[in-house]
Amino acid sequence: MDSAALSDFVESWGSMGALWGINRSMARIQALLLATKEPLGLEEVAERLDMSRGNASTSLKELRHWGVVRRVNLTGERRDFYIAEHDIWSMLFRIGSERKKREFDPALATLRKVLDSTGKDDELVRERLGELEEILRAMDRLLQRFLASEGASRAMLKFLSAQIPYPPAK
Amino acid sequence: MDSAALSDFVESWGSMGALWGINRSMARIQALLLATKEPLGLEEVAERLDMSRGNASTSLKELRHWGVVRRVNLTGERRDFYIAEHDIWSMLFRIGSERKKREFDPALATLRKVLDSTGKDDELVRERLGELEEILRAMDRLLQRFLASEGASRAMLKFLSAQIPYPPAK
DNA sequence: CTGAATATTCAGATCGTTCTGAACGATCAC
DNA sequence: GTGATCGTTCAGAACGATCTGAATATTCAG
Repeated sequence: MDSAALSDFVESWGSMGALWGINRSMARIQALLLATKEPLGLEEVAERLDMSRGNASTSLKELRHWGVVRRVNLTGERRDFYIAEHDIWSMLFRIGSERKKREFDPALATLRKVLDSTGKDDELVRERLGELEEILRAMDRLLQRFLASEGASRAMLKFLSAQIPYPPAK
Repeated sequence: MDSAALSDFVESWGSMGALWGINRSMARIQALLLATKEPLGLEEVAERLDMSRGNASTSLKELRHWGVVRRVNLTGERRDFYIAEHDIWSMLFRIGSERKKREFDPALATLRKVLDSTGKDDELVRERLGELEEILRAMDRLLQRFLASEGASRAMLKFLSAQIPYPPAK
């Protein structure tokens, strides 16, 4: 991959990171590692992406925590090296599960708490909150189903994407 | 609704706003209007939520733009008044559609551009990018289906939420 | 042990987003 | 017209998230 294309890829991936909730530095590092066969050291990551070693260190730590990146030791090398986990779906799946747990579930729980403490007489608010609770409950159900099994959801995705091929036939 | 419960509701809704991508001020205003039968004026909104009139004005403008809030004129009143659109699902549906268009679609388009410009020889990157493209394509398909019709998706949600009643039977 | 190489941490700098409040503009009563 | 009321705008303040870089910790060779 030539350096311009690589740089394109890194920056695109960087902005896309927001879609699944990882920040730009993390996403750029992930992109670099995805596009590189050989394990890379901290120093090299920082230099190639023009960021501080501190930032690279912290971001790599978080990426490892998400299971997105793995630290490897090369024989004869004192430094730590890093490679990307190659299974993208597995990564998105883990991130999705975690975000549901961290963001969605507490929001639903809070809503229910407020709902329970709303007086029976307050019809207007009960009705509107109730509708939202119903919607979130349905989404919760969908997410639970989808996130129940990584393998099953992967198969489902494969099936769906096969329905609309890319690139489109000419 | 007593003032403590209202305040609870407003603040909870405020933090939840992030889930569907509206900011705290907007979400708090929406909550206040959802919980209030009578139309409220700009001044009163700002005062009850302890925010500047400028912020209230801007936020109300955006909320109207999202179709979340409506401006009404009361006879004999010079001021503008505001009420919440009561149909929560309709609002979430519109926001969802718009966010897909604004955030998801461009990301997918960018990914495809990078993919097309990746050399045939660069197997590693093509494979990884291809996998991601496949996943996003499947999600696109799901979203398209779901966002195709407000009525149909609403029915689907109702069905799903009925499967898991709330509150749970004792 | 000492010194060199490498990794991590964290106080403060930077940057984008949100919020304030004063200025301005519009509308109405008189 | 003037003054009062109300709405909008926008420059800069406040805030939170991210990033830097120097200090500190760790690890290893000799």
